[in-house]
Amino acid sequence: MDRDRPRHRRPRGALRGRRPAAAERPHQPARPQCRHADLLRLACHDAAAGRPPAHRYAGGCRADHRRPDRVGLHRRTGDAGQPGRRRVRPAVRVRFCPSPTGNPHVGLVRAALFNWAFARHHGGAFVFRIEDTDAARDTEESYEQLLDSLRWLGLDWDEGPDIGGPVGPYRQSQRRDIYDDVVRRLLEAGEAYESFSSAEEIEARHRAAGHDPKLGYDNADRELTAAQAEAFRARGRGAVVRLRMPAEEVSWTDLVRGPVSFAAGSVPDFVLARANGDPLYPLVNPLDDALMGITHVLRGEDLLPSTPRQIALYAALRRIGFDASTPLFGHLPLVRGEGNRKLSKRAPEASLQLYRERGFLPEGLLNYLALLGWAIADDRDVFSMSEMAAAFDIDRVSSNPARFDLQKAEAINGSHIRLLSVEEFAARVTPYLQSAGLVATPPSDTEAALIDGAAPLVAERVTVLSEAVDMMRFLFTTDLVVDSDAAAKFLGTEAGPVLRAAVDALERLSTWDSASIEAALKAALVDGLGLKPRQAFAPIRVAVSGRTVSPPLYESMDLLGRERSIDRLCAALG
RNA sequence: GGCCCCGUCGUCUAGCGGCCCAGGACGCCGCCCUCUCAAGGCGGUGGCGGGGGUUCGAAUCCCCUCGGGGCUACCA
Repeated sequence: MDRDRPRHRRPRGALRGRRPAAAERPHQPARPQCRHADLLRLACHDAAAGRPPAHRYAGGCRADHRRPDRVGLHRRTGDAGQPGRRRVRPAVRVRFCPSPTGNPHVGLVRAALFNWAFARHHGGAFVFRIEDTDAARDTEESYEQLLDSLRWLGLDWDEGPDIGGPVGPYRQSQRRDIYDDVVRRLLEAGEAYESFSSAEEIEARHRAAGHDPKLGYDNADRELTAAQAEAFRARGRGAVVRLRMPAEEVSWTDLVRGPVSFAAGSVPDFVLARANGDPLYPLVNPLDDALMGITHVLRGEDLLPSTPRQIALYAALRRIGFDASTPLFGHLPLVRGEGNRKLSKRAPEASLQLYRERGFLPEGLLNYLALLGWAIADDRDVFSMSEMAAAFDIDRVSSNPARFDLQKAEAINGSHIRLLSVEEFAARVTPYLQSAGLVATPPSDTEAALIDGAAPLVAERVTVLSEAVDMMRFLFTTDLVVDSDAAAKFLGTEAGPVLRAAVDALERLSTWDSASIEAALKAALVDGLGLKPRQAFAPIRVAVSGRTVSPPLYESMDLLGRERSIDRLCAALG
């Protein structure tokens, strides 16, 4: 074992042209010679046929291409080898490949965001693929939610299930024939083998040998003879297909973490397909990455232990004739919830829908999520997505897990709300007012005028749009419900004289605008009754808005109108 | 248990051997502004897990240790 090999920590700056001399890093994994082959072949097929090939792995072309000069940074492919048909394919191809189970969660969104930013930064392609190979868990509803969520967030994709693309289909449930074929070829080549052991049998063997029963598959079926396999089959035993893992250490230079390696023998032969033939994630994920020309895989750290298996699969694919270049991997830090645990998909605070309903702006949520592992600068953390795309650098992504902090998320969102123009804020808050049943769809002219008038007052006092709805409710509701705590505190008997004086003053007003209201109220209550402003205005505010917290009082009354304002004061008088 | 990853204010981070008796943000505390709540402005609180080494010099490099986390399915 080489003790000098850098471990655990990437040499800082290693990916930015400050690599240590070769002699100092004896066991750096070999970098893939070329990650463009698929793209180029794709370009050729494309150009020749004018449409995507049905099976991309069936052919090949002799494209000339350069080796990228920097890890993590593909510049461009060469031309496709056809004079007059020069096509420059994006050198960077990344993907977002959720499985449609349950509601989209923030961990997923974060992964999508980083891939999107990486693609946009490098002028590459962002591919959206659906990994629906588990019929028992996948739902069409979840699939729709995924599309809807990404659209809402504004993370636009270049190829995907809804828009197609040159290497589709982009739903794995529609690629079954490809998987079946690859499994067959892997089996024929001896790269994979049939494994008859059941989980119980594997555990029993570990127990018998005095090992921990949780050790996992023991490669017991590796060298089964044809006769032995036949005997199993004769007894009606089904077999999963497993990939034969190499005997060597598997290592790679992680885009986020630097050198990572798994000792030889530490990863058991893994299952590519179920006994009933269903292909599984460990096969379809890397296979489709290969077939779709994915150059960089940015995903959660929870998938890091599966990387050696994927690297092994890529090698096996190459040995059976695929032009499959291993992508570069970058494992993003986990998003944690309360406590130190990974944010569970089922945790309520993980649900994207929740933040949407709460009134997060997509750009605000995204900005906060970006902060979970990345910083645009040391003195700034509010930025737009286009700024992020321009500045994003995978080498500057932190490898520490990050806790989702709702308070900070809302603070960042509040900053984005304040960045909106008044018109934009009004437009964004309107759907929330509509779903609260406060205004019509579309809003009436009167309602629209109230929204526009309240927008500048409300925008600077809220961090999420749902708060704005609560703050604007009094303007639209016909029967105001006064908050009981507020009423108890400010609308007691001692409020009577204050309210009466206010009504008197306001009724005498000839013009109804905030300046006149302010002058009248101050004259009547502060000068007239000798009250402190706090005492004077609290009952009025509660009577008019129903709450102790509201937009500025005079402006609020101006918007509400003379009649409704005075009616509410009278109502509070009882 | 095994394999792997990670350790800078409460939280998210900046830091890539001297610019750092560690900077920013959120939070928290105080003040200013003020009709409430915010926003905004100003100020404050608070951290390199521990121990060894390398070096003239370590938050930064190495080792050990402690702690946290992930994975360990015929889910993805």
